[in-house]
Amino acid sequence: MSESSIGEQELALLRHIADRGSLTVGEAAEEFGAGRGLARSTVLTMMERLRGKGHLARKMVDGIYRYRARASSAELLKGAVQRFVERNLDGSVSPFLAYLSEADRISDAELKELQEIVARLNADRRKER
Amino acid sequence: MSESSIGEQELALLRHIADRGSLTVGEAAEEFGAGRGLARSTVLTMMERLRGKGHLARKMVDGIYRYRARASSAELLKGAVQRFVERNLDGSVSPFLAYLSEADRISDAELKELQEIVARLNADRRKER
DNA sequence: ACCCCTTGACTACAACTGTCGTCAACTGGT
DNA sequence: ACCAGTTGACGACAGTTGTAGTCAAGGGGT
Repeated sequence: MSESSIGEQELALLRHIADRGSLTVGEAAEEFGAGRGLARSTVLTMMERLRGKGHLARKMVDGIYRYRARASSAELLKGAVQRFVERNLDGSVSPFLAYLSEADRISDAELKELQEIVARLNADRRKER
Repeated sequence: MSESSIGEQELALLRHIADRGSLTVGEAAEEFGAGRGLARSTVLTMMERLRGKGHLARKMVDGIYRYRARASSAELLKGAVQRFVERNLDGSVSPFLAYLSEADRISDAELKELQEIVARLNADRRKER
């Protein structure tokens, strides 16, 4: 069991925790919840659910629990993208490319990054065959 | 009201209908539901929900309703991608690029398409500034 | 007339998500 | 010793999604 899915708000919180390294519920409620108008108990519930799903681990330190994400924010996002592509796009990234192709969606920096990726992928292909 | 969200299965069905042009519940149940082991009533329920959300319209023809999607499959996908990027990636496509950068996720044809998109985006930028 | 199949409209239900309120235990002041 | 704030653990509830069963009405064939 454990693994399973994750909601949008949950993912946002999980990423926040992953980025911060380790947080107590109180800290998370302040940093993450406050800005979104979430009650402390809401944040606690989400964190416990994430823990139940195996995304977070906790450890008692000085009497209070500190939560830590099992994966990095980048990994989490990559996973989310992957699930999205598989589930909604039937594994084809073309629709995503169509979206990308609408200029002004992508920053100059991202475009540059994209170029590098393309170049590298091309190089890899050539090497392989 | 109306608009709102859409689940994965719902989106898949909606796209199927969009692709087919117009379908009756019976046809959708056969074409879409049968392969996934869905009961006719399940398909009907989903279609009515989609109609309630404004994604489908129906018209009585020869005594039975024919459903039609309000948007094209491509538009639907683009919308889904957009929502995904906005909600989960904070509008940044970098994580998606990270995903893409893992070779063998992308086919040769897609890579080619990607190259063209990059080239075109580059051209556009140069022109603008 | 009668039976069968399709269609529509409901009702239902479980899981998952998003949100809380509340209660009990603990910890620090004062 | 006493009050206030923090922390944990539950229980709850509404909305969304996925999935179905059931029932009544209409159409056709025999």
